[in-house]
Amino acid sequence: MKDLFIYNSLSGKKEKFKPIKEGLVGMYVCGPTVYSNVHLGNVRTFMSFDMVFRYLKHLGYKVRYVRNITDAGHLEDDADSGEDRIAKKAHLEKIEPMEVVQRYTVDFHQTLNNFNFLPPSIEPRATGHIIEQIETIKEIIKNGFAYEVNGSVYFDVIKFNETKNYGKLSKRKIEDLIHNTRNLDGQSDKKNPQDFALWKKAEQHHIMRWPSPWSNGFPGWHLECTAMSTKYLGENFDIHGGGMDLKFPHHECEIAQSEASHGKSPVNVWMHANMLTLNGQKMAKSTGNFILPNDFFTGNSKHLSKKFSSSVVRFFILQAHYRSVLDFSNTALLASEKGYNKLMEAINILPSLKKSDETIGMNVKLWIKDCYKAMNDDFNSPILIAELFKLVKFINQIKDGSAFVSSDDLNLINLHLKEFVFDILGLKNDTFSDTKFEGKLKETVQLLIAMRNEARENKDFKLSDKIRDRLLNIGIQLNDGKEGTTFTIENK
RNA sequence: GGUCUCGUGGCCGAGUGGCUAGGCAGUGGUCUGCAAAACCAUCUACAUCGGUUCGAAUCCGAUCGAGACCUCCA
Repeated sequence: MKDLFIYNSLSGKKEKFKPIKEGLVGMYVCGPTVYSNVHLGNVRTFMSFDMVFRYLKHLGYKVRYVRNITDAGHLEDDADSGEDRIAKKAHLEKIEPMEVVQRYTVDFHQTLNNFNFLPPSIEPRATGHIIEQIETIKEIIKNGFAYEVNGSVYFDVIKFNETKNYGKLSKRKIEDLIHNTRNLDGQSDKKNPQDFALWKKAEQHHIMRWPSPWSNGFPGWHLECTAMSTKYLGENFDIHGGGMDLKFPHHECEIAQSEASHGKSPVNVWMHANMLTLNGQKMAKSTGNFILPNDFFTGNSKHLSKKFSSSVVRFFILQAHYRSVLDFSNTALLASEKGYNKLMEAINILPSLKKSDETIGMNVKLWIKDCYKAMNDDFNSPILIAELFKLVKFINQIKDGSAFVSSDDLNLINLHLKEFVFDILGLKNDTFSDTKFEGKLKETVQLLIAMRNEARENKDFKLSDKIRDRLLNIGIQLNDGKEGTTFTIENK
């Protein structure tokens, strides 16, 4: 088996992956802020890391995958005047902040479940780790990289940069940052605009608040990830992932917080998933340019012509590399749906394939190697899918009698195809064909097929076509082949 | 304005100094009573202009265009 290479945002290169402890992988991914429904762009990021998690497990690693839930609320706008987003939403809907958090946490889990995500090993919540966050702040203050003003604590970026490197992840120079930071009108407690809050004193209206040595308040929004990743994965762990838009300042600040509190660079490999765009623009709740997962299941959206299954959407997303921008469109999704159906149909007919003495038409062992090669090259799922379609072609050729497969090779295909499609890509088979369908429906359709064939023999094509077309309308497609007629049932 | 990324055929999307990506759509054929499905064959390509090189879509420079970040965002 070849080595796994992962693109590391820190170095800007693909690096051979070597876990800190052999056989074990610690991976942290920034989860959602649960103040509204996750949109498809959010889903894409988490799906990328779901695939990473699946593949690492497949390779035999024991993975501790930590993905947090941000339920403490971030600030709405500029650090000193903002209202907590969760509190703001609660105010609008006249419900408790934790009620908002609960509602959207449940929605988040249901959505990911729909898309066949594996649950992370640990899903810690920010509000459950206030003590750890306070302890981290104490460490940073003790080491001289933070200061307290009016009950709030800020990270001293300039001071930090004197001995460490602030900006090494996002490749920013602190001089440029100083130069380009807007001057805030409001009265700020910060020494410098680049400084960020570790602890904020709560204003009167702020409902979410906890006691601390500095004030009744709440933690700064970069802090929870540092506190929780350190708690569950240690001061130095293997992989940290998140959306590209979190690279700066969020991840940059995480590095600074870790280095300021315990002196170590927290993460070996930083991975960033790219944006999903709609109309060429990043999906974002704030601009209204987004599509919700639920829209696919109802089909009720100006962006969609019909319903789509979650597997089709998953397939669509994985057809692009996680580090590329992917533009969403109905046309692209329709194309993916056809491709997905073709792939599943090939899997469905696998059990009915005829075995031969030898394999002609494909080098199965080489194919398996190529599939791993694709995934080992920075989780290149589009290439893996391209390889899968080469196999699909081979399977169809066997069915048509223009290619042949040995019993051993067919076993290999069976094993590996299913591993790649279901275990690694995490797709589900939403299609139904007669080979996987049993029971009364199958018998009924077979009866209709027999009646149609009778009509055809009697040259009653009006009746035979009526049966065929009516079935197609219902979503059952008849496939006339050399060995007789089979059928496929469309999902939904 | 600053930093960074990207511009691939009708559409979506890989690749990256010489070797078919793949999917969808199109075209021709096989099969069929006709279709559909499936199979076979096949057409469209690397934003523009320069440079490096035996050779560039791939490296370098410029231009144009798009996006991300710089402020909460996956």
